Amino acid sequence: MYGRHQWRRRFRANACRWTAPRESILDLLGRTRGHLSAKDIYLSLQPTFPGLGLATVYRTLELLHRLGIVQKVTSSDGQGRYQLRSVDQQDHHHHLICSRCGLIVDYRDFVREELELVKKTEDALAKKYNFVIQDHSIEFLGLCEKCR
Amino acid sequence: MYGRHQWRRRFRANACRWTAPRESILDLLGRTRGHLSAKDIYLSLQPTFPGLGLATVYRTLELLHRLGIVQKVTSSDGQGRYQLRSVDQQDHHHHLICSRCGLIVDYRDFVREELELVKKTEDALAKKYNFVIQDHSIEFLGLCEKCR
DNA sequence: GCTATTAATGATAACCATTATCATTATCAA
DNA sequence: TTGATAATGATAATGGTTATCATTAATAGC
Ligand SMILES: [Mn+2]
Ligand SMILES: [Mn+2]
Ligand SMILES: [Zn+2]
Ligand SMILES: [Zn+2]
Repeated sequence: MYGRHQWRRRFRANACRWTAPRESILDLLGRTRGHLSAKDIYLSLQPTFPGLGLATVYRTLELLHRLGIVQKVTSSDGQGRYQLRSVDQQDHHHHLICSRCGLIVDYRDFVREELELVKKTEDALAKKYNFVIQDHSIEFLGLCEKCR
Repeated sequence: MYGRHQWRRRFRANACRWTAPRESILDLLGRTRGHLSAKDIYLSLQPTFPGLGLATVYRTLELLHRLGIVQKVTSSDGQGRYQLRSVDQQDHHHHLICSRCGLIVDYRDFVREELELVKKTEDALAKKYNFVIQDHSIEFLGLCEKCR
């Protein structure tokens, strides 16, 4: 992944300051596989960073999302969950979500085919509807093993 | 679309009663093109159905969603928005969403190709991850004409 | 290294969509 | 017609997110 220096440079380039809360949140996201809510992050960092405020977690996540560093998924319970976007394209993935318990599974099967179609669709839609397309979301909803 | 009799039969089949609030909400959804929030519906029906409660709107929308009659989109502001699912398959569509103003555009271009891939992916994912897949969501996020 | 500027923070209150509660009403099978 | 109970409406409660504001800390310029 990225190191402190690279993050710092990236923040600098966007006129954003490199601060302790931002570093610790990025660090946590970097060593977590799943999708974390603001509260997850707040609670996880409590022991090592007792002073951290929940509002700062929200602000940081919104910033990271705006910079495209983090991917946001609105989980079925309406809660936002965040995951660091991998640097390499190969890691691009889509989601399989359990509508009962909210489990989010990252899948990478067929993503290549999906992305080909996405690219084609994106171009056509941008032209037809006069949109600047920034991102896409492909999700399958269902019941996981435990919930069915 | 459906008529009262058919809705009534469908409700009956699911052990649900056919009531005035449900009829009026279905009626409104039936003659609306866009994606309505609970409050939109509540306010729209206020003149012709002053007694209607907001909680009932939520309950009805959840029921309609559970029965697959209505499609739910979680808009960028975190608010749920609902649209009647068309009876004929031909009308199946996906969404183009403005991340600034929340505009939702239904698009039907490429949906056939998308659905072919969706079907293939669905089968493989169901097997691999042991999911029962109920639905899918394909969205493109960007900036609309006005917001860019 | 200082210092001034001002972005960022943390505590807290406010917001607001959604859900829970509960007494009352209306549906519908028998 | 009637009894069982699903559904409703008013309202309170919930809970995630955002706004406010005084304080702190990061950065650029000297
Ligand atoms: Mn993911
Ligand atoms: Mn739609
Ligand atoms: Zn589950
Ligand atoms: Zn817009």
